[in-house]
Amino acid sequence: MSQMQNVERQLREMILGLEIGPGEKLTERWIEGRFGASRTPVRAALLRLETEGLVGRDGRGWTVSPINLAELEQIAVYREAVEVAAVRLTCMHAESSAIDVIEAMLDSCDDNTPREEWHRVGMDFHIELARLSGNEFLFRAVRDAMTRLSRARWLEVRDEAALGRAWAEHRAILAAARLGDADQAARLLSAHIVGSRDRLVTSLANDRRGLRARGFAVVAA
Amino acid sequence: MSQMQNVERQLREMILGLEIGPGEKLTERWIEGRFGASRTPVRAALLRLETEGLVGRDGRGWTVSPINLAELEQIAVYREAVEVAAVRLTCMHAESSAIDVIEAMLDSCDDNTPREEWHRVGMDFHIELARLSGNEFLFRAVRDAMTRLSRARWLEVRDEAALGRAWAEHRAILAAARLGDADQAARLLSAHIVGSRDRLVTSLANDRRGLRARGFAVVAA
DNA sequence: GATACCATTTTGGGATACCAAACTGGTATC
DNA sequence: GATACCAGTTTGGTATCCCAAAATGGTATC
Repeated sequence: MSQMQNVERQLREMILGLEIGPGEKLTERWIEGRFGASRTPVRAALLRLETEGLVGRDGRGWTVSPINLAELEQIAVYREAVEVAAVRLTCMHAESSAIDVIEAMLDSCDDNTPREEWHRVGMDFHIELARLSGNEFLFRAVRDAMTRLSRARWLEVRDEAALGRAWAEHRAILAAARLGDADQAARLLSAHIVGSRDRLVTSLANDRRGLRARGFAVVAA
Repeated sequence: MSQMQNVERQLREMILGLEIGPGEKLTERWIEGRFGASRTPVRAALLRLETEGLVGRDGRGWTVSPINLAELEQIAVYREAVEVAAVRLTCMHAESSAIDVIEAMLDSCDDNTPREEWHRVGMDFHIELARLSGNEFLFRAVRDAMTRLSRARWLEVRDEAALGRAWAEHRAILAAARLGDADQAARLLSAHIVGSRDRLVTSLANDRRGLRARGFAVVAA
């Protein structure tokens, strides 16, 4: 694998894993030293991550994008538009076996599964469902939106009950998709996204002080 | 302005203006010489344009993205999802004066207006309408989709009648938005996009031979 | 004439050198 | 003590150099 992809992947993981906090300044030279690459691949990686919204310009320099509550709400609206469109397409032509694969992903999580894995599967559910639409642009839109949301979801305080409810909603959406009931699937997915947004925003707004204390930049809505 | 932005802007204009044909190979060294910049800004520009879908990798090298009929159809579906969502938001809270600004854009085109300007205003109509939604992600999605479509629209054979029909549809959408009739605006916009796609795909499919003869790579649906 | 093969050139990926602008820390001044 | 100012350092932007891999083109072979 090329150095550029290497730096990009590792830096992305550090940002998404909150090993580098939202709002932190980045210097090309620090990244260079940290990953043992020269500035050429570092710059390429930063340019890529900028388009993903994970880093941004701060005057002349680079900054890990802060977590922005207003942005999270806007992403939820965007997600709703593209995911609902995608699931409608999926209902029209997806094969049951493809739905089974996604259902198996959900099944793979149980009481022993680490929280991080639940987090990942919860995102992949939406991404893979969008992939089944067969529309590359809807798929990418969902994938990119989930990437932008993923740090916030990491911070979210999720109780067991909320997690169970989310999984039940996921299964209900799959059931509707399996029957080809586009309206029902759209309705359920839409409600799921709105509910998910509400819980997320509430959780983060309540915990904003704590997050700031941990050194994370959190911008108000 | 920095060299990077300069190279990016000029190269984008050349690609969108078909001064460099779809499917043509690009070398970093050629761009370097063409714009009098060194490879660093050239590479940054290429990375950016890659995320816009205007250039792509061809093995190790770079290629101006060919015009892909299947992709155009997928973009239309994507556009429909995000533009309809945006216009619904716009109906909920946009001020009449903001609608007036867009209407004025439409008015600015008359019989003496060059074709290129009609083309640009036709795109800006959709972009500015999406901007009024206030949702940054829906806005960017529309803007990026229009960018990807713009080369194809340039090639499209548009008769006067079709252009007039499109403008009438634009005005009808604005009228609905002004009244805050979200359902009606959504319906009209959706029909407009579908009709626009049909005309575009038909036109390009019929003219594919001619386009290839002019040296443009056009990929079948 | 087609093809396999090799020398040469070209090209993108990476590393490094240089510069001007921005930042930093300390100092003199009021 | 606050502030204006200046030297030194850091940093991103750019240019340039090096390299291995890929493309190229000519040639020998069948």
